[in-house]
Amino acid sequence: MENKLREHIEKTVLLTDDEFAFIASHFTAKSYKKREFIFREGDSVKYAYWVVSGLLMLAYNHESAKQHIVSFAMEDWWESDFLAYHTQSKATMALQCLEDTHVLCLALEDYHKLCAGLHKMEHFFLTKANAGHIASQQRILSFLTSNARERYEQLLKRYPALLQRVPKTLLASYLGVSRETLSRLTY
Amino acid sequence: MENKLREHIEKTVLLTDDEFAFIASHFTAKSYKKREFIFREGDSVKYAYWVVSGLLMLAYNHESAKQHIVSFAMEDWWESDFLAYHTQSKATMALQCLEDTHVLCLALEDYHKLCAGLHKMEHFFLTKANAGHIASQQRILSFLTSNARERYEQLLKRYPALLQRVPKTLLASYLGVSRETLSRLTY
DNA sequence: TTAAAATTGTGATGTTTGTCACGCAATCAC
DNA sequence: GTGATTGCGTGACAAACATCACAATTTTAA
Repeated sequence: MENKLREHIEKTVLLTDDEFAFIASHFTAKSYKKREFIFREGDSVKYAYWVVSGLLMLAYNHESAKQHIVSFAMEDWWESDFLAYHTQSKATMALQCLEDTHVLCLALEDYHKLCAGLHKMEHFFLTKANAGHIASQQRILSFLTSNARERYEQLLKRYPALLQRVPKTLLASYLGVSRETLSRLTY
Repeated sequence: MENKLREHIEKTVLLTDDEFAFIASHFTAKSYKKREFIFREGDSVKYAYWVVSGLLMLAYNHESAKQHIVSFAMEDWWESDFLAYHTQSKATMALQCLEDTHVLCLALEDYHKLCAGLHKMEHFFLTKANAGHIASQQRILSFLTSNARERYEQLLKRYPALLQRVPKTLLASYLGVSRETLSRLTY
C-alpha cells in the first residue's frame, strides 16, 4: 500500500528512503465498502484522499433531487472536496464509494507539514494541482464545444475502463445529460 | 507595476525586500493593444502572464468557426495556455486582449528557478494552482446544475464588472450559449 | 468625417435535450 | 429463494436552445 504511494510520488520527484518514511508517517489508511460515504454534504472535510484501489465519485446533490458528478476518482487519484478541505469549512459535495475502496488519508495539517518540511513534496503537490487545473479546463472546453454525444465519446476515449465499472446513469450525471438522452446516444 | 506584483504575492506569503528583488528580476513587462493577440493557436507559449492592468480572454476556436472562451483574465490574474506552457508544446488556445493591457511575463525556466530558489514562491504558486483548480470545478458544477439564465446570473453576481467591459457576444461564448439566447435572457 | 465593422435585438423555425411513463431484466438483501 | 431495488431502454410530448435572417444602432479606423 505504501509502496504504491512511493511509486506514485516518484513519478514526479525522487525520494530517499528516509524522505519516504517521513512522508508515509503522515498518512493513515482506511477502507470503505461499496456505496459507503466517505463524507457527505455538511460534514467537515478533514482529509484529502489518495485512492489505493477502488473507485470514488465526488457528487453535488442539487436541491436533494438531482445528483451531479463533479469527478470520478480511480486508483492513483487524489480526491476531496478541496474547497472545504483547504478552507476548513463544511462540504458542499459528497464523496462516495462506487466499489470497495482503500484510501490513504492526509489531514490538512499534515499536508502543510509535508509541504513545509520537504520541499520536494510541495513541488509534487504543485505539479498535481497544475495538472488538476488543466484537466478541469479541458472538461470546461468539452462543455463549451461539444454536444452530449461528443462529450460521451470523449469520456469513453479518455477513460474506457469507466464504462465497465460504473452504471450509465452515473456517466450521464457526469456528462450533464439525462440518462434517457445518454441511452439514446448509444448506437 | 512591480509594487502591485509585490502586493499581490504578499496576500499569500510575506517577503523581504531582497526576496522581492530576486522575484522581480525574473519578470519582464510587456504592453499590448486592444484586439492584439499575445499568442495564437499553434504558437509556442513561452510565458505565463500576470495582468497588471487591462483585460484578456483565453479562447478556443472550434473548427475556425465558433469561438469559445475558456476564461477572462482581469487585473491581478494569472493567465496562459497552461498545458502548452508547462509541457513546452504549441498553444491550442489563443490569448487576446479585450482592452489595452499591461502584463508581467514569466518564462517557464524562470518559474522553475523561482520555485527552486525560493520556497515561498513554490508555496505561492501552489496556493494559486489550488485556487484555480477549485474555481474550474465550480464552473463545471455550474454547467452541470444550471441552465443558461442561471449561469448568466451567477457570472454577473461573481464578476459584475465584466458586463461593463466586454460585449455580450463574448459573455455568451463564455457561458456556452448563443448570443441570441443570451440576448433573450436579459429582462 | 465617413464608410466599414461590430454590437445588439428579435421573429420564425428546426434541433437537441429533458421529463414523464412504462416495461423488463439483472442484482441485492434478508 | 424471493421480494425489492437498480439499471436500462424506449415512446410521447414539452421545454430549452440553436440557427438563420434582418434591422437598427454604435463603434472603429482611415
